[in-house]
This record gives sequence, structure tokens and C-alpha cells, in this order.
Amino acid sequence: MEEEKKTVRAVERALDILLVFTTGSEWSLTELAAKCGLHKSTVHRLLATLEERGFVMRDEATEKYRLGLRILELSAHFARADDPTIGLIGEMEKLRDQLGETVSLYIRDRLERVRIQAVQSRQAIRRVAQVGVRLPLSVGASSKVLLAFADSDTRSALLNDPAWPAGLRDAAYERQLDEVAAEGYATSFEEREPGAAAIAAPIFGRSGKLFAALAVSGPSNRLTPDVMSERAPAIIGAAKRMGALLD
Amino acid sequence: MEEEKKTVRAVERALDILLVFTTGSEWSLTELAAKCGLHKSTVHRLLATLEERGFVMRDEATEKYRLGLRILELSAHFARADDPTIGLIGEMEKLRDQLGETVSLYIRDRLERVRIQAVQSRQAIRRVAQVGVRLPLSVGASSKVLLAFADSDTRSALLNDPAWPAGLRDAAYERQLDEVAAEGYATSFEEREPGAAAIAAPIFGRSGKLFAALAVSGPSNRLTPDVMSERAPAIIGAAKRMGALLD
DNA sequence: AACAAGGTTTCATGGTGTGAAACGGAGGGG
DNA sequence: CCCCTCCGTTTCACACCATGAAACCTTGTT
Repeated sequence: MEEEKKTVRAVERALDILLVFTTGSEWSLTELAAKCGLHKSTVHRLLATLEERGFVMRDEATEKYRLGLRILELSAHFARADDPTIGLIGEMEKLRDQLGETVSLYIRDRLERVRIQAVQSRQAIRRVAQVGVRLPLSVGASSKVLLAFADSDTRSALLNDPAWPAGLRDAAYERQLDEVAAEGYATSFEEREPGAAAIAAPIFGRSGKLFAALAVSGPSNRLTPDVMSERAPAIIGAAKRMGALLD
Repeated sequence: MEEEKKTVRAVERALDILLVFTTGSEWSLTELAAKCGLHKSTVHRLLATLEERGFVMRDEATEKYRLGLRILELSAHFARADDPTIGLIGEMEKLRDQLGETVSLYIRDRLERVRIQAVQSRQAIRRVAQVGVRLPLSVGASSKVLLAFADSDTRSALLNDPAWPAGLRDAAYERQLDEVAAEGYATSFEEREPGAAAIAAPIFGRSGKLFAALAVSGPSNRLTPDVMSERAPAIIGAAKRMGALLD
């Protein structure tokens, strides 16, 4: 049962240190060491390396570590010219203006989903970049879409993953997903976050492969279950049009 | 003359691989190996590590490597709630609306400058995130501002850095910087990019320390030298107001 | 079929990352 | 003022683990 890891431990550790910064923006050396379960001196050495390349910097006031400008630089190049989502922003803005709510695009990554594009509701507080946030694949309207419209074998692979919440592995949940697949959209009402609701529909590429989930989200007092089912066709329609723009 | 490096070589190499993606979005293993001067098998192992943590992914169509979603995730957390530039966006938008040109914020990082915030001219082609791009500190209006208003010892340290272009190490250049410091702003006309011009002014924090350069840039047929000197006061004023918002 | 051009795996070797321990330095409480 | 504590930094011997040459696959091309 020898599991051959063909990865480099030192690099794994350095990347884990970087990932700690998704749970807080400022960390001291000892905090990082504790969080990663590494020796202080090891973390010190890895941080020196990360800092030397600009992936991490020290806040001169607090003396703690922050993410460095290289992260910003890399993210600027992540959104490349041929990014398929750029062409979809127009359609997302139309939907935002039509419904007055925030519109997002989610794709699946292993057992999570990532918001890869967003158009904020006009009244929303300005935030620089919620794009990139990770959410669990087990709750929320877009999660259900991403699961329901996945090929059946990847779906079952995900549901049987040891890390998948055991409470959501029953037949009732699968039936709920089948229902979503039949309806063509999914909703969530105060499922992940109290006071929030969302409607989501799948975007398929030309090849018929699931590309992303288009989600409209807002406060649950505006997006009541009735309102959501009433607005679903608009979202499904937008998702269809967006799919046609792909490839 | 023993130079003790207290960094981790394997991590340095992995980060260098990531940095290659600032010069292009898609790379094959052999291309990366060539670019980094490393053995194929080494790059393969490092890429496996980066991929396992989501920092890199393979494009399923081309089989080449791209930046992974973890980059997006980290960048989302880079722009944190206490990001000082967020409070400055309002002023930047006012300036954009007043002058009709793109407004950017640059800070210095070693011998380069990084655009850390931007408000696009309304007529500009939509681009997702030019924020994060790196430009040389040797050309452009904001470069001159960042140099001219730096403490005199850091300025001389930069100018005497072995990596600094030798052609810009003469007394004439220093005099130009002194002139910028006296005028309170700098301009550039088709200096870095043909057809482009810019005006820049310094933003100082409460403590009087240089925080960033505020730049207004546009096509050189609109931003002629006369127009720029006419508009300079507006930019200097905005930079002053923005400085007052800091801390 | 033979070949070329990528990517992947193997494996012996010694360089290199590791972590215990010791050091330094900045508060802060007695 | 001194002692103590809490961090960050440096040192160093050892074992381990990253390394790269070479062999092996896989895919597409001539």
C-alpha cells in the first residue's frame, strides 16, 4: 500500500503557507507555523523564499506577513485575453439590470465551487474582487446546478468522495438533484447564508459540456420562493444565450 | 565572499515557474523547463506539486499548463477589507469623469512599479484586470514621480543599483527628477508606449511618506503637452485630497 | 513502420532541507 | 532595574529527500 507521492515536500509546505492567507490577511511567523504544523525555523526559511520572490511581504507597521504584489501580478495574467468569461459579462450585466440583483458565475473545482466572474447589484457595497472566492459544493443553488448537470459518473464520484458530507449522501438528496436536472434550474433559500437566496441555471458549451453555473443572488426578502420561480425563465434564457457565445 | 542564501531552492524554482506565466498564459512542460533552465523531470515534479495544490492547471484542450484557480482565490484575499486604495476609488472616478481618461495608482516595488488600482476611461475597451501589471521604473510619468519624491537615500540607492539602466544614471536625469519634485508633478509623452501620454502626481500619507503615484493616461493626441500642463493642477489637487483620506 | 517530440517514470547519489537547540531583542511586570 | 516571556533569527549535524541522467511511454508525423 505504498502511496508514491511524486510531489516536492518543501514546495507543498510553501504553498500551504500561502493558502493560510485565504483565512486572514495578516499572520505572524509563529501563527503560520502553528497553522501549518511546521517548525518555526522551517516556516522562517520558506517565508524568506516567498518574500524574496515577492509572493509575501511584511506589513511594516505590524511586522506581520501579508500576501505580496506578485499575487496581484499573477492574477492580472490569470484573466487572459482569451478568457471565455469576458464575453459573457455583457449578458450578465443585462441580467443584473433586468433583475436588479448580483449575478455570478461559478465553476466546480473538486469538491468546491469558485466564483469566476461577478456583476454586482448596483446597490451593493463596493467590493474590489469577490471573484475567486471558494464555497462548498454541498450548499447553494449553483452547487446543485453544478452537481445535477455533471456527467453521472463524476456526480457519483463526488457524492462518494470520503470528504463529501455524509448527511448529503442519501437517496433523497439524489432525487433533489434529479429534480433540478428536470426543471433546468435550482434555487436556494437561506441555505448557506441566513438572509440570502439564489437562483442558478447551467451554462453549456457548444460541445454540450457543462461550463459553469449562472447564479442570481440577493436578500431572501426580495428573492422569495415565488419570485424566484417566476424569474427562473429569464435566467435560464440568459444561460442559454451565454452558452451560445462560448467556444 | 560566501553569500549565504537562507532560501529553499526547490521553492524558488517552483515560484519561478509560476512567474513564467506573467509572460504568457499557456506553457508546455518543455517550454517551462527551457525558460527556467531546469531539467524536464524537475519541472514535471514541481508542476505536479503546483497542480495538486491548484496553483496550476492543465488546459484540457491544449494539454498545456495555465495558472490555476488558487491564484484567483489568493488575489481575492489580497484585496482585503482594510485595503487603503478602496477608499480612493471614489476620488479616482471623479477625476476620470472630469478628465475623461483612465486613472491609475502605482506603487514602487524594487526597480519596478505596480499598478495597484485603476479606473478605466469610459470609452476604453473593457479589460478584466489590468491591476497588478508591472512596468519598469525607468520610464513613464508615474515612475518619475515615484523616484522624485522618494527619500533621497532610497533614490540614490535605486539609481546606483547595478540593474538600473546605465543610460539613466547621469546628472541630466537627476536634474529632471529634481524638476519634477519642484513642479509637484511629472508628465510623459510617448515615452514607454508610442501614442500614449500621462500625467502623474504623488500621494503622500498623513505621515508625509510617499504612498503612491496617481496617474492620468490617455492617447497622445488628446493629452498633448499643453493640455497636460493645463490639467496638472486638477490631478495634484485630487492627489492631495486622496492623501488626506489615508491612514 | 519508423521516427520524432513531447511527457512520464525510475533510481542511485549527494546535495540540501530539516528541526532541535541556542541566540538575540523587544516589551512588560514585578 | 532585572528577570521573565514571547517572537523572530541563526546555527549545525544528520538523514532524507530533491535531483537529473537515462530509460520508458504515448501520440502524432513522415
